Amino acid sequence: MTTRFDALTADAAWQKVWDDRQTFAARDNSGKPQSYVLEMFPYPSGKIHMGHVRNYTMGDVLARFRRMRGYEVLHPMGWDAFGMPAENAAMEQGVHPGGWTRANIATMKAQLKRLGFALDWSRELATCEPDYYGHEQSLFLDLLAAGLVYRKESSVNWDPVDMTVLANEQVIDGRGWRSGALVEKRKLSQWFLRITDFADDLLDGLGALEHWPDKVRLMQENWIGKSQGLKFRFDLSDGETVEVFTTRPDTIFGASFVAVAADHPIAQALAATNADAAAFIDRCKRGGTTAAEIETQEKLGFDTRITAAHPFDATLRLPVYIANFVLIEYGTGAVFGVPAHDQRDFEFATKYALPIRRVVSDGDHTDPAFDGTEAYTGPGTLVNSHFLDGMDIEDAKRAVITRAEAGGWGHGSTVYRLRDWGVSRQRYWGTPIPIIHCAACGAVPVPKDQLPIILPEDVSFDIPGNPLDRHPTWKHVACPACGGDAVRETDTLDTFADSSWYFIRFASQPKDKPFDKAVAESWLPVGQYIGGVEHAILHLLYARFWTRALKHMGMLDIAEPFTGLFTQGMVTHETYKSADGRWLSPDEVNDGIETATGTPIVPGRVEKMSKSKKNTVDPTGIVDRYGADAVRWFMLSDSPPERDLPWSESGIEGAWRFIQRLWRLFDGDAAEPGQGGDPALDRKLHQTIHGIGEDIGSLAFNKAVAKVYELATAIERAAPSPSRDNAVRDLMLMVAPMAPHLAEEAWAASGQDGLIADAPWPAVDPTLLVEDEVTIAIQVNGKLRDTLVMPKGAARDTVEAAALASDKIVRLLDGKPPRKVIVVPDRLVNLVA
RNA sequence: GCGGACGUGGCGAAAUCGGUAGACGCAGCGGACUUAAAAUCCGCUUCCAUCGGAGUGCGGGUUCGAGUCCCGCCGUCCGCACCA
Repeated sequence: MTTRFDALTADAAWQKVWDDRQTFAARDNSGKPQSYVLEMFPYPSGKIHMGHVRNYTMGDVLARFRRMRGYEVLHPMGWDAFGMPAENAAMEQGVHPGGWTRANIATMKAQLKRLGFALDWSRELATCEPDYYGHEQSLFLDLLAAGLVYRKESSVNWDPVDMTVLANEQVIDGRGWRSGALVEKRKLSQWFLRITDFADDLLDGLGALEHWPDKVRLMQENWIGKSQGLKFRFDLSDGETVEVFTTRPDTIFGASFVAVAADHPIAQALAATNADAAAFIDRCKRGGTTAAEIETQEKLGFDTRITAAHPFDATLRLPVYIANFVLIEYGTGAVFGVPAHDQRDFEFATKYALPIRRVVSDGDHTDPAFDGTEAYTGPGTLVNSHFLDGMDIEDAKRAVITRAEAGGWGHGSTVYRLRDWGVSRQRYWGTPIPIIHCAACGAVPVPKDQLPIILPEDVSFDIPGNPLDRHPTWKHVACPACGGDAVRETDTLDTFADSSWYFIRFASQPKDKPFDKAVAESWLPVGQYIGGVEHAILHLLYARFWTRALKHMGMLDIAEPFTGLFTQGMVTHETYKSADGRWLSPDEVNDGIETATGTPIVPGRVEKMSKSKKNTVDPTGIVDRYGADAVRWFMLSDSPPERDLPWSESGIEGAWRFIQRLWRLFDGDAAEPGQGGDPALDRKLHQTIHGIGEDIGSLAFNKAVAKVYELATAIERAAPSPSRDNAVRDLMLMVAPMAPHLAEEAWAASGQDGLIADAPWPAVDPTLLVEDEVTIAIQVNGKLRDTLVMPKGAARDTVEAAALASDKIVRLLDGKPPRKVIVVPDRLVNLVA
């Protein structure tokens, strides 16, 4: 009768058909409504992992679904191909970063193709190729011309062994993550992008991103970190001034000291003549930066012997300290301390016996002597504050700012946590920054007709440092301005620059420019972007900035790059450790025993798949064993997509069994043609079509999968009829986005024309969505006691009478009439006894 | 410390508007088919129990009615972190 679904043969056959026919190539002017579905492009690290499979399966289901709904869908794939791992591989294995990267791309591309994703491979791009990064260089020059790029001396983490700059995340306990060398702070000239120019706009724009997770919007909001307050100057006893920033100008009469950061000019100046000050500053810099260290670190200060005049009473002199808890990067790098109303200031004042003066009443206390054990930061009324007395905090803030502005010693000010984006990296495997340094002309942009500046291939990684910098010839060029001897910039761009505009290049990729404005705008913004939450801040913020910068320059009129964002959960797997603490792979364990040694194991938590915990599962072997559709099905089943998905052998086998079950249903023999309708099945079918459409549209794939199971069961149990044949055919269409190979095979086998990938989504008959009979719950005092089947829309009286007539209810009410009756039409009757 | 999310059977989960808690899947148990096994199909499967009762982390509250709303706790996970 029926055969088994031979996934391996079917997968290859249909993938070839899609390829040959260019089924998923997006046409720029098809006349259909356009839809852009994008998953975050992968870094070509070697092989794809289950996280990729899950991510791309979700995007694929949506892309295929939208095609069936009549959209021209752009669903591209590419490679975030620059980055450190390629250089590490070069150092460790003696391979060239380019060769390593391109080989990985080939491997991973084959793996993605094996899963049958509906991708437009004609638009594939890799950021490490000159036909991508050359255009990025051009955009960098545009940003430079628009005043959005500048060069500044900046302090960086320098690894003296590897001779390179490290990102903050690469510094672990003050040491380089590779070399283990103590990291030094070095001043280097670096290129910066003016992301802070757009801080307010990036913040305001979040409000309109209603299809983003709240969590991500909040993370970006906190990252931008807007604070409003007052910047003002203190006159100092040495004739200088110091500017401070505060969000609590209302507490100014509670000030008892001024504190500056160790790197503040005042501190640096003092250190030049005062050895104790210099020693203190050194000590501050040695302080750890881990969470625990900051938590327990004592507030330390160094009294400069300088005093500051209180702006409202020059006879009041505040001591000026250098303090370890003041950050040079934030605000002005200097603060005034109000111990009674700021916890850090409180700790500092307690240690150095400085006055602690109450200026905000907590409702119970108003006297200046503050006797709490911690600072009071709650709401209240101003006290002991001259002209502010009696005001609430907000009024007092405004009053102080008004006086400061009138007196010319301060002004209302907004401060951001967000810093400008430093994009210089002292690395080889990145986009060369298109600048030439000339002794006479300074930093000169490379003329656009000389782009791309191509990375030299003949480089070595046998000694530390930047191979571009020590290349014998590459950097030596003539100055484009004066023709004299000059050198190229040897830094490359942060790889986050590459991913800040790749989605635009996917939409439009002319040879002679980064993108065509009209074509790009026809596809953008990305309607649905899917990726890991680890990119919630940096990548997504940089891409939003880049889009705004392009708009600012008139190059692309798009407000936001991604209007819909979905952050999917991770794929997890159980972990095990041997009795002596080695991580064990789950297949080294059998029934609580380590197979190799026969000793009991220690089960760990279910955690994200990672090589170090030995709990990864390689997709390749799984796909070869179960076929692409079973893997895709498992990725969509059970767990909601935003939550973690626990990998299990029984889970993938269950998916495989269901694929076979669908095949038996699709391939069933039609010996008994059947006659007449099956209204119940018709109704179930249309409710399912409607429900699955809603579920896929809202990315609730686990719910869509459950509905497929239900409908499959209903069809299996239905007698042969045209309704049943119709339901089988529509079920093929509904599983086509999720299990496309099976669906194509079944579609062809059942004699349908064309590809199911090109077929339209089945239409819903709205009249079939409503049941004609409903089950009504009968409650007594809110507790379910009986149920009742009634025609839909039955009158209240009828329902009430039927409920009261129920044997069970009669018994429970014991002859007494209910005190109150609540009837919810078509749902329930609640009798209050 | 600040901010956020989450907490439902043995497990993954569903319940979209405050209206029958546990759909669907996994695992398990029983049965059919088979010489046998696998596969497949059918049934059972929140807990305690005889009627019946209890039950969505814990304690309160609002309501005819709470997994869902409010208040207070506890726990887990995530992000940021001396941000003035």
